[in-house]
Amino acid sequence: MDLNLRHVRAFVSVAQLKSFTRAAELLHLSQPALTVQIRKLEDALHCRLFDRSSRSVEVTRIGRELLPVLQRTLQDIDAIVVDSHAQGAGRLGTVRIASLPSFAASLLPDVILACRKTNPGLGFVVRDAVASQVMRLVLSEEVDIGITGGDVVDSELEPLHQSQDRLCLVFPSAHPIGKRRSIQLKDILDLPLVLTDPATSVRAVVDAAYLALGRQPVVACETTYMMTAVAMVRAGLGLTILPASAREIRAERGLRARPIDDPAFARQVSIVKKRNRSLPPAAEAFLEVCAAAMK
Amino acid sequence: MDLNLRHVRAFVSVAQLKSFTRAAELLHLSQPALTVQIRKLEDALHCRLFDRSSRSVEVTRIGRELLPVLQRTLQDIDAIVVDSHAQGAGRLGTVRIASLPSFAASLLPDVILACRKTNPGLGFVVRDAVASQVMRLVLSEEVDIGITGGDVVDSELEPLHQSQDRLCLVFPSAHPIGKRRSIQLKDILDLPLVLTDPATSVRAVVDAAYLALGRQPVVACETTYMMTAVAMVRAGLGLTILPASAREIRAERGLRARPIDDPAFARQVSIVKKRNRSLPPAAEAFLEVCAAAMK
DNA sequence: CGATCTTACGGGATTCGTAAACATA
DNA sequence: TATGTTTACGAATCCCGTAAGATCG
Repeated sequence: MDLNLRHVRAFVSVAQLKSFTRAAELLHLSQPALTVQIRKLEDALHCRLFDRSSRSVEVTRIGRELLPVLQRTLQDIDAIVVDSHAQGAGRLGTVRIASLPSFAASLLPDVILACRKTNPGLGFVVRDAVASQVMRLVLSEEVDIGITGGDVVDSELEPLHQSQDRLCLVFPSAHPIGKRRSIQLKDILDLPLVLTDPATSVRAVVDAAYLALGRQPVVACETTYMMTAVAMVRAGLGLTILPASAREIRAERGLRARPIDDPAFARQVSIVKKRNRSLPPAAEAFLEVCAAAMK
Repeated sequence: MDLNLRHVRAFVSVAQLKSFTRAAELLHLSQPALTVQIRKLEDALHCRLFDRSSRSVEVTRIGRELLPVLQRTLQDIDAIVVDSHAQGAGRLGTVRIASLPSFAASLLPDVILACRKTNPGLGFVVRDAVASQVMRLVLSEEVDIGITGGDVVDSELEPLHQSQDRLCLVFPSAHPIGKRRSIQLKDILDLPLVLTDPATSVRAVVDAAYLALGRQPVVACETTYMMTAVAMVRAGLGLTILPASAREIRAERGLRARPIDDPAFARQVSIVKKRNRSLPPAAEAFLEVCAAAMK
């Protein structure tokens, strides 16, 4: 015998229209049914809410005081429902993404732009961080989705999409290696390189490729971020190796980038979420666009 | 298939306890029933609210965002119910009273004090005004209840309680009429009187009593409020006639008051409400105390 | 295997609509 | 009398509890 939103809706309608008959039409209800609903509400509140006469219906003083607050409550509830529908359909909401800086700066802007075109209601939060941080952010649920390189080993992470990202050699435009039709590992075995630190997925790929030939890269300098490495290359410290997706970096003036002709020279890119956690529909929509862009 | 408060309560409980089983106990519900409720809510919102596994229940991000606002809504609703119960029982609320100034200043303070003793939650708003204003305030529903004198003729006003208020002759303590054992109309027929204006109920009674003897009162001065008339009496302009209930006025220094021994010398006091409007329980409680005090 | 959520189903309560009764201007 | 609310009652729906099924650690 407790309060029900149906009762509240009935009350608000009758109070506004001052008529059971008209309120019943508005609610697509028979008028006797409405009478019963109001009676139940009055019973639940232990309050008379209307003074009925055969000619008119007037709201009680208690009812008058209750009306605006109940009206507001209904509005809130209805707003929640509408909002939830939109969120459930992925038309509304924020997508929280953790991404390696290389993707955050290159691929992500285009994906987000495309996403906003199809789903204008979406908001995006991007946290750029190194792979370990990306995974941590996903596991702690500070983000919905993570974009990271290398293999995903944590059993608490579930890959949603994977793709290969070819690695390119980046060198000054005037460098003689630019004359080759095809660049292969053996061509750069002894050239000094500027590489990101060993914790990064690109560096892991490079080290592994060299190791397969029983060699180690000649590291002229080690940096944390790719942008720094690029600056070093332009300064003449050596060459570097970047993922193909890092378009922004490759567009640096005075530098050129060419893919290395070796299937080993690719890093795996994984989009992951926390296992056993459902992806918010907004993130789902993002994932779809993102996966398409990475092909 | 619309949203229901029962669903919301289920959601909040499960979200807080992170367990269907424990939430079901809390809600005095079987656990399968809870599952169904949550499912219906998710259907109604078109949103997944929980990520269930056989070992744990986690709130979805959408659910986490919904939780506080729905919790607040429930609190509001529950507060409304509690408040309504109290108002319906007359333990809470404000009583709006329109009263003739004579009652407002004499009887009303005691009644309100008594009322606050039995119903500490009640608040009181008193508007003191002449009879015509009292009736207007009742009809316009600016007050719940009106206390007025004379007969109530308006068919839109409904008398709730009526009592007689003996009229007293008020005279300076030294006045010779004070020596009489009983004061009757014939004793004052020719004495100059200070009377309130003809629109007041006391004046109507006085005029009618004189008219029954084919006489008219000798009006030394006419005032609107009783307090003014009393001041005039003390100044020696004449005697006046006041209702017995006006204790405050009778307590004036240097004056005495004695009832007039004539059944016609009483004014009728009516407590009225607007016809076809129910009395708020708070006003009902007040009425009870008030009627008892007026006996 | 054990704890937990989900599905299936019968019984009970609630709600609805139709029809008739009731009340008041 | 006419308009509008309330009561009565049968049908449909919803909700609950029990029991069996499914799932994951």
